[in-house]
Amino acid sequence: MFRSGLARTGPNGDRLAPLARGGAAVKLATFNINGIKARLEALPAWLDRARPDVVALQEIKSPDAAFPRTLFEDLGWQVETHGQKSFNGVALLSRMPLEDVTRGLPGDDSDEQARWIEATVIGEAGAVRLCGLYLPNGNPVGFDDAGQPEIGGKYGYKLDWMARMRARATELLATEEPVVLAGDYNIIPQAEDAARPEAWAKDALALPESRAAFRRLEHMGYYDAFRLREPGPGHYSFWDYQAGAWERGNGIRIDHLMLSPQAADLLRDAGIDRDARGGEKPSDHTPVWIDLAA
DNA sequence: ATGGTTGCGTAGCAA
Repeated sequence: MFRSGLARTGPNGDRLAPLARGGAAVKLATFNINGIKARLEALPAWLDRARPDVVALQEIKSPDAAFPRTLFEDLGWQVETHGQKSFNGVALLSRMPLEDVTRGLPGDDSDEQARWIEATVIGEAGAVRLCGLYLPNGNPVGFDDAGQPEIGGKYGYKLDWMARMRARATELLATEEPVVLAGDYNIIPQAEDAARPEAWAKDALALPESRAAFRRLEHMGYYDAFRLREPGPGHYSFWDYQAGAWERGNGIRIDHLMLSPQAADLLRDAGIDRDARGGEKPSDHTPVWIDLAA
């Protein structure tokens, strides 16, 4: 694949499309910041260090009116929020023009949780439809006498939400434009995406029904960008604040950028910004990023 | 097995 950092082949071994003008790549990232108020130092510091062009944020835990919009606008970012008081909330920060911004995941008008935002990123050599998502956690899960998860409550909401996401992902695939689905999926796709997979066996993040819903996205043609770059184990994007998970290396990979075939053809590189978890007053997640020719 | 921590908002839930 891209191990050398020099090979330019896509998922099917095809040569990739030409680079954007001047050889520049567009860096898109996803970052669950776990509260914008708590990250007013760490987030700008990471933006300055990592220099992404567009960032999908999750868990801003803020209504739109309380988001520190001007702080980021003064730093040169276009700010689009879809917030909610205390919980959830997603946003997009962009140095490139964003157009056709929409808020909320279609399919259930009664759903008041702020977990989905879309925009078209206007690049020099083309546009990308970017979806920023915060997929429901789904815990706690109840189990019946046969040991099967009870599909109701929070876990039912997670699976229903994933069915709605699949419907929207299907619509976007039909456009045949580059699409990036970036966010906190609250899904550990495979055993090698956890340091202690056995500890997650009955958790909503790793149950077979959760993984099957994630695989459906792959089977319809969305590629896990990080896995195109790095197939091996030991790469995580979340370490719990509790029980010294970070110090013990007890992480999981749950933040993902899924690429439509047209977006996968533009992929140059992908990675996890592990260092962000070790700084001063960090989020419990760390950013995941891709470089696209776009 | 249990408890361990952080954020929001100022109690107790969510993760």
